[in-house]
Amino acid sequence: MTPTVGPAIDDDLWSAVGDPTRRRMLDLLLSGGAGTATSLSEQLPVTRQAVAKHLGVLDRVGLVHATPYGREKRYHVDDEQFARAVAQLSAVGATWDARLQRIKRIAEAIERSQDDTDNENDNEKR
Amino acid sequence: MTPTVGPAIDDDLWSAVGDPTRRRMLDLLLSGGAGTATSLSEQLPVTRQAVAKHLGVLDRVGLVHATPYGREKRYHVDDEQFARAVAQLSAVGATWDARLQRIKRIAEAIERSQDDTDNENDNEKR
DNA sequence: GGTGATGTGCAACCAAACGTTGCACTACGG
DNA sequence: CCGTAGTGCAACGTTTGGTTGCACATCACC
Repeated sequence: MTPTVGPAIDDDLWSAVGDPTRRRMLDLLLSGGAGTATSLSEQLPVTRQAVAKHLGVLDRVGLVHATPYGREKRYHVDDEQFARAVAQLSAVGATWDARLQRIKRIAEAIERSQDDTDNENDNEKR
Repeated sequence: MTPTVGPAIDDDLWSAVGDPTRRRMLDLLLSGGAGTATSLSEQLPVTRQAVAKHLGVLDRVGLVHATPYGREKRYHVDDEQFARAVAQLSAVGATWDARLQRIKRIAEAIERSQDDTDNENDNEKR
């Protein structure tokens, strides 16, 4: 019992992707191909240090990794790990969607069979 | 320009769903149909007050709403808003997935055309 | 109708995370 | 060699997830 969500979601990946700034950073890295803390901070409403911290987080969960390049450090997305994150995203989305569909069907069925909206006999409160 | 992510994601919905506890709460509400702060806290590793706060957050973004029922307050998922959240989830997932595919194709093409890995002429640094 | 149990709400407090400013350090360029 | 552009570290403030403690409302039973 208790099937909860099934696909055993990875909380680290989720929280990494849950932050809006990190989401935008991933977006920039994906469209730009690569970027440094400074180059990313120029396209974001936060300072370079904030970006650097976020890059650290993303690096720790393996979503990006860096290659030193002269005096700068270029980050780029790790395709494999990123694909896994996207997969988990859509997995949860699919699960929830399925659950919604089922609930809607049940609701329709109930609504069709009986139509009493509120009171009359209510002693099922636990 | 700057196509970023396109579907204009709703940061509030995202952060609501980004928290693992809230995600599990939504999951419980979906499978159980409804629940109070106390009933949810019994199935979660956090206290009732934490659950109550999360319910407040979810309520403020419209993902759940409550109906007083005697001395208890039963929360249930708002189907419409929840469907919107799921839609945004899969939208971002789809966008990222598409971008990954394109990058992979480009990478393959580059790898095929030229094979020099690093230096020789590099003055495109901005 | 009291009295205890159950359920909720509010306030104070703690810890972690996001963001800032400031400064030190390294590498490139004249 | 000296200035500049890029990074790293540390201190600090604010928000957020979580806790404990207590006050208040409601049901249940005698």
